[in-house]
Amino acid sequence: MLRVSKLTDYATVVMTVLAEAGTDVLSAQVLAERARLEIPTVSKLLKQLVHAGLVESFRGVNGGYRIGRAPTAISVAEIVVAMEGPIGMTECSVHSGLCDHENHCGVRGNWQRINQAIADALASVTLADMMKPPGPKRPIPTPLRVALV
Amino acid sequence: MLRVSKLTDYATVVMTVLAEAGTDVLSAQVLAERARLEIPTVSKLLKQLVHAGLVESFRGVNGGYRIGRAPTAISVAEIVVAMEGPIGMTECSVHSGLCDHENHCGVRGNWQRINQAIADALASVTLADMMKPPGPKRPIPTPLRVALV
DNA sequence: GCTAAAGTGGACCGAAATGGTACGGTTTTC
DNA sequence: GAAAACCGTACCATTTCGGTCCACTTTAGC
Ligand code: FES
Ligand code: FES
Repeated sequence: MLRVSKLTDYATVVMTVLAEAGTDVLSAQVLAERARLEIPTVSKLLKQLVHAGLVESFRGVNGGYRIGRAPTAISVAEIVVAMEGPIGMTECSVHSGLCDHENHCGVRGNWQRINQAIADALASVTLADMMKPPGPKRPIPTPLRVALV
Repeated sequence: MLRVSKLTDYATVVMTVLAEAGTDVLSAQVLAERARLEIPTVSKLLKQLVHAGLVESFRGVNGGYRIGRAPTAISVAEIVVAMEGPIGMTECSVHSGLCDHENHCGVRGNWQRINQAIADALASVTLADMMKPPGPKRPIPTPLRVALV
């Protein structure tokens, strides 16, 4: 269905909660409460976010998690990459040598272009944007097309 | 990894082969040969493409498949939708009522905006574009960002 | 009509990803 | 030293994905 995993979705939710807390350190527990998620789940995705450097962790009593950067400096693309690895729409296009048909495949290059465009789209939305309520719908300007073909 | 399935990738390959053949009717076998794929696989995805109306099928001896529309009138988005169903980046955002947290979830609306932007990106690339060799890389114009936030 | 070529629908299966959970270990504060 | 909290890893049930197969129907041509 061309989707990100549910974990990734949850990760954005948790990140917004963390962003709202500013520089406060929140434990996995209160994070779970505020995000309305299970603790083990939150815990799991937090680990990945820490690993990616988007979140800082503190151990011991009164430990917890704190956002690693300003919400305006974190893009949705980074969260997606942290959770799912590199963005690539097709198996083949991410690394060469995997697909037998690579040589006679006319579409590989074009998929790579599409990948890039989508990655850029994701990269252009910041965590701060995700915190705001969705604004009034504005039509997508068509210069995007120019970028792809 | 935020990707379309391999079947979808193959579908674009088969579609380009079909597009190159113009109005000729090609059997699943020759389609498989030209696309360098297995017959059952080609057969399977052809079924879905027929169902979606992107390809016409003819039964009986000398039957086969023919492209349903001009390559300029078929978008990558249509192929993706034919193979994987509606484009929705998050499970939650496609249909309401599935997710328990929907009420207190601040990011739902924003994900829907992102979905739309990506769908538009996919819709703006035609099958004809996929047939052409990837052109010189041009930078993606940033008006895209304006469309998202 | 009969037969062979070709598509149609559905079932099936093994492998992998997803999601959720659990547990033992380590770090830090009090 | 005890409790709070994170860390790593492993485990499991379920679903999805990629791929294959087969029994059936349709059509062209002899
Ligand atoms: S490179 Fe694998 S199908 Fe095109
Ligand atoms: S609606 Fe399901 S997590 Fe936001």
